[in-house]
This record gives sequence, structure tokens and C-alpha cells, in this order.
Amino acid sequence: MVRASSVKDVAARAGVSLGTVSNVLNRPDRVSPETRARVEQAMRDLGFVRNESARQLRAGRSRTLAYVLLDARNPFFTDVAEGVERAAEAAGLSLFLCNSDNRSSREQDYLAHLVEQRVQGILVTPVDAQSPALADVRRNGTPVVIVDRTRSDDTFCSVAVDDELGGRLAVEHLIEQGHTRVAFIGGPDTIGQVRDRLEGARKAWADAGLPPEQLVVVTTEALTVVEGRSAGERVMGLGRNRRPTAAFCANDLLALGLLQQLSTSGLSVPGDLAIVGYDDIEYASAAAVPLTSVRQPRQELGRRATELVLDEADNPEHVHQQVVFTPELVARRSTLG
Amino acid sequence: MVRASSVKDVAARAGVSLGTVSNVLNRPDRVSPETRARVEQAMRDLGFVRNESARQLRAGRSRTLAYVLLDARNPFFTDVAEGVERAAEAAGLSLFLCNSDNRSSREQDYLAHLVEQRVQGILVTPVDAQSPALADVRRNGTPVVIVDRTRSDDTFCSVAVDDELGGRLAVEHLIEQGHTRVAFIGGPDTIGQVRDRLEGARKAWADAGLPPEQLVVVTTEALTVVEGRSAGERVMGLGRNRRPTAAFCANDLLALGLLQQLSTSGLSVPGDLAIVGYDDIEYASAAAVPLTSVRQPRQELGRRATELVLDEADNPEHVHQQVVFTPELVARRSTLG
DNA sequence: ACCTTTCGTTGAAACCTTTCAATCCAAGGA
DNA sequence: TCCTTGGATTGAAAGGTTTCAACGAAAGGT
Repeated sequence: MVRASSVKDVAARAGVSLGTVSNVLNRPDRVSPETRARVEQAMRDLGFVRNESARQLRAGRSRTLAYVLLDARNPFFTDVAEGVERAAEAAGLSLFLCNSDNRSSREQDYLAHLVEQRVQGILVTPVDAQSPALADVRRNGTPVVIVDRTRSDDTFCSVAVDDELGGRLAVEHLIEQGHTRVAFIGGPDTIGQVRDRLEGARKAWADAGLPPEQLVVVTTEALTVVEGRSAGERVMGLGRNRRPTAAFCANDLLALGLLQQLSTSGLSVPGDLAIVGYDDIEYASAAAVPLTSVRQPRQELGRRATELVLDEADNPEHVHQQVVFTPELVARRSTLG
Repeated sequence: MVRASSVKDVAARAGVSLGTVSNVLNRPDRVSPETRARVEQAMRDLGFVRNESARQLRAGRSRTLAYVLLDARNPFFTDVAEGVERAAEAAGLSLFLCNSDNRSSREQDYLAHLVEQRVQGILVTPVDAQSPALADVRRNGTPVVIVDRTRSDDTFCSVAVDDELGGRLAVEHLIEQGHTRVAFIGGPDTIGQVRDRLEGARKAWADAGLPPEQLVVVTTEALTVVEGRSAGERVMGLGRNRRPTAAFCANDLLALGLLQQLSTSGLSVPGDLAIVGYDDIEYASAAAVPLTSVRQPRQELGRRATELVLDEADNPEHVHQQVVFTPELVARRSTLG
């Protein structure tokens, strides 16, 4: 394997011009059957593989989409990715997944690389939706759609779920169950989703006329199982009369960690503490005590985002739109006794 | 945004030749500071972005690595991916993740696309490690390393964990705990990992002199939480004296599903059924009853695979090697009562 | 004052594919 | 027999970058 063979090599071996080889590749109907067979045989003999870089260079665009996600280990995002993947496959495009791992430096590196690659479009769940880096990407000619976030101006297409409403649903549910002292567990508050869910929680709390200091905010460093466990220690370490009777976690991973922490401490859910999660990932319903959670249409999110990015890429009359889906509360044992 | 600007445009605006622009990009030290400043200003003015296709075309290779994984929703693979990502980042390469979703057709599509892209190397956890498609990829000049599988011949580098030993460890542990009737839960047996783990289990069973029919094999359709739940129903539906006292699941997702099924049926773990999982994913220790599991060095797997693929790409004297890591049993409450 | 280095810059070639106008040839019509 | 038509094939150009031999000018040495 010295050097990959090119159309030129194939042309030489088949005794045709390289234009003909290209025709076999791209418009086989314009080539006579015999010639075509000969060229195809030559390709097989030489193990010819199209050089996508050259093809792209000529075509000016690639046949790939990319989804830059916040955390590949969070099932929520992989579910969204699944939706993107299906839609991309249907459109005949490949999808590359890039994991920014919540680090904006890595996000930027990926975005830069993708723009240089001239991918057909980028879907991104950004660390910071307001970041000017996103505007740069589009200025450089690559369509971008924001997933699971909304930018405050309407210069981007975005597909999101109403997180404020989600937070509201969770807390209203807890209030209905009679809780009057509730913990909100989540963080860091640089994450927009966390802020919005808390905001919704606070509004629902105020609307119910409950005193603000009885909605305790417990801040975590990340939205992970491990953080959920440590938050659990903090919550249950509160003095008896300050301790909440229910917790609303900013995502299911936190909720699962919290649940775990409680059961190792011999506390019962929802007896000692009721728990509401967020995202309704598969593990939520599969937990020891099935979790009440706020469900988002994950695959649908991915599918819709893909449609938007393709429209932005292909349709000269494209107008940006912000799609907002409605979340839904799924009540399970962790709040229902 | 009519057309992305090229080095030529930058050169014109800065009043230099395009060779100089390229030098600014690639060997800035060879350009005088004033010229460099002028060129850099021109780049900013025009919003110049390097065209990676053209660069690759010239260079013959890209600055990307790809990992084609079996199931992006399985935390085991995303952990491996994390290891790959770190190593790739250290080497100054970008990593694209491709999810084959256990479908060989999709795996093939991705592989073909990646070869056409001339990526620098491909890591793959294949649906079928013996598939000739993998040999095709390398024949076409792209280094390939097999992750978490081993090919029977030694024509590929691979990084894997000794699954047979893992199966053995799991079952030996159960035997030590006094179990003499055990279920192996896993499938489909087209998955090599499942076959090997079962094989190890059988050998340990035979070595202990236990009758083969007391190691019951329960076949699942996939390695998912949902399948674990349905396997649970089947296992517990067995007649009293055929029912096992312990189960060894081919991965943690199955084990979590099984655990869930048992606790909704009001059965206790390990009282009614002891459970051993496999992979030791984060959720295993975070489960309601912390799971005993067989741990694999996931990130290390990814890191090592990356080193191998880079060696294959850069080192003309590269020799293929099969790295096999040793798994480790982590005993927790699900088997320790 | 002249020759040699050294440094900075240049221009052209090469990478591989696709496209398109131009050419060729055979068949059919007049 | 000559002309037309249509299909098949060709050859050259274009796309953006990198590399490299070659060039010019300025600096250093004698």
C-alpha cells in the first residue's frame, strides 16, 4: 500500500480518460455499459477509494453533519443524538458526534475544526448559548442550530424545551403532594438549563404563596451522579426543622445520586424525602424507586434540529425559527408514596 | 457571505504572494513581523478560515481520528471514548464519534465514509470483529485498531479485556458465596463479548465440579435495561426448584434492569437473587443495591488504542499487537447480603 | 568595494476530483 | 453520398492549500 490510487490510475488501467471515470462515479447512465464495466473492474483491481477531500474541495461542501454535545455520558444527549442520527441518515448524510465535555475551550476547538472542514451544518448544545463564538461560526458560512438552548436574540434557529415550564411543573407537583419545604438541587448556575429550571421552580413557589426561604437552593458542581450523592449528604445534614421533605433535581443523574445516597443512609424515598428528576432518561424509570421526572421529547428535539439545519443549508429563503417543545411531568413512586 | 475567502484573497488584500500567506499559517517564524501582522490583519478583515479539504488534499491525510462505537447510549463505550478523546487531544487531533448502533450496515457506511475522508486512523468496536470489511479498510490505507474485541488472526492491533477471565471471576465469586444454581443472562450470542463471558462462566463452573445443567442460560435480545427487566420476569417465573439463587449478567445495563424488575416484584437482592454485573459503569455503584460488577479499565482501553493507531499511522516499523487487559471483580452489596 | 550568507518573499507545481464545452463516431434521414 | 443528430468520450480548467526551488535584497566579512 504505497499510495492510494486515484481516478487517474483507474483511467489508465481501464484505458479511458479520467472524465469517464468520473462519469462512472457520478452519472453512470451517461456511460456505455461496456465502458462502465471495464472502469468498475479497474476500480476493484486497484482498490480505488474516492478522495472525499478533493471531492469536497470541488463541490465546496461536504456530506456530513456534526453534533457538538455537552456531555456524551449523559443519556439525555445521546438520545437527542439518536434523533439527529436518524434524520441525518434519511437525508443521506453522515453524522459526527463531538463531545465538548462542558468545556468551552474544547467546544471552540471542535467548532473551528468543523468550520474548516466545511461540514454541511452544525448542531450544538453550547456551554454558553450567548457566546459570540457561535456567531463567528455562522459568519464563516456554516449553518448552526442550537439544541436544547435558546439564544436571547433570534439570530439562530434553535430547538429547545421550555425549561422554565419544566421547573414549574416539577414544583407544582410537589406542592400538590403537600410539600412546603423543598430543595432545588443543581448547578453550576453557568448552565442555562439549571437557571431556567430554578426560575420556573421559584415562580411556581411564589404563585402558591409559599415563603421563599422554604425553597432551599443546593448548588452542585456538575450534573452527575457523584454530585447528586454529595448533595444528598448536604441536604440530609440540615437541622431537623430546616430539612426539606422533597427535592427537585436539575437532572436525573443528580436525582439518581441523591436516591443512592439516601438508601445507603437507610432513608426512604419518598418517605423521608420525595424526589423529582429531570429528563426522564431510561435509568429514571429503572431506578430502585422509580423516579418522577420531567420528560422532554429527546429524539424529536434531534430530528427537528436536523430539519432546521438542513433548511438553513439548502433553502435560500430560510428564516430562523425558535422551536420550543413542551415538557411533561411523569409521576412515579419517588413522589407518590 | 457570498463565498468563503481564500488564501488568494488574503494575499491580495495584504499585498503579498499567496506563498507568504501560507507561511504565516504554517511557519510564522519565517515571516517578518511586519508582514505577518499585515497578513493577520487581512485574515481578520476577511474572516478567513482555512479550507481543511484543500489542506488535506495536499497533505494526503487529515488531522482527525474517529471512533466507531457499538452503542453511544452504553456508558461503557462513552467512557472508552473519553479515554480516546484525551489521548487524541494530547496528540493535537480531533475525535469524531460514530455510533453504529449495533448495525453492521451502519458500521460499514461509517467506515467507508471515514476512509474516503482519509482520517488519520479509525478505532472501532465492531459488530463482528472477524468481518472482512475491517481488512478492506486497512487495505485502503487507513490504520485501524479494534477496541474491546480481538480478531482471531493477528493482522490487527487490538485492545481488549480478557472477557473469559471476567466471566470466570464473576462465577467464581458466586460459587464462593455458596451458590450452586446460577443464571447467565445475556445475548444475543452474535456478540463476542457475550460468548466469551459465558465461556469463562462455564469453565469456572466445570472447574468447581458443578453440574452443567445448574448453570442456566437466559438469552436476551440486547444488552439493555429493558431486556434485563424482561429477563428478570423469565428467571423468576421458573419453578421453585429450578430457580437460580444468583444471576451473572453480561453487562451492567442488564443487571440494572434485572434489579429493577426484582424490586418492583418485592423481591430482595441478594436475598432472593444475588446479582453480578459487568463493566462497572457509574450507575452500577449508584444503584439502589450497589452492584457487584466486573470492572474493565475503560479509559485506559481508549488511551492505549489511540496510541496504537497513531503508531500504526506514523511508525513505518509498526508491528501489530494485541493488548489484553485484566478485569477485576468489584464486590458490593448485590452479592454480599 | 566586492563577495558570501542569510533572510524574506515569490511563483509555479502538485494534490484529486468534478464539470463542461468540445470532439468524435455511428446511425439515420434526405 | 452527404448532412444531421445524438450519444459517448475527451481534455482542460477550476477549486484552495502547501511545498520548494529560485530569486532579490540586505547584512556581514575581508
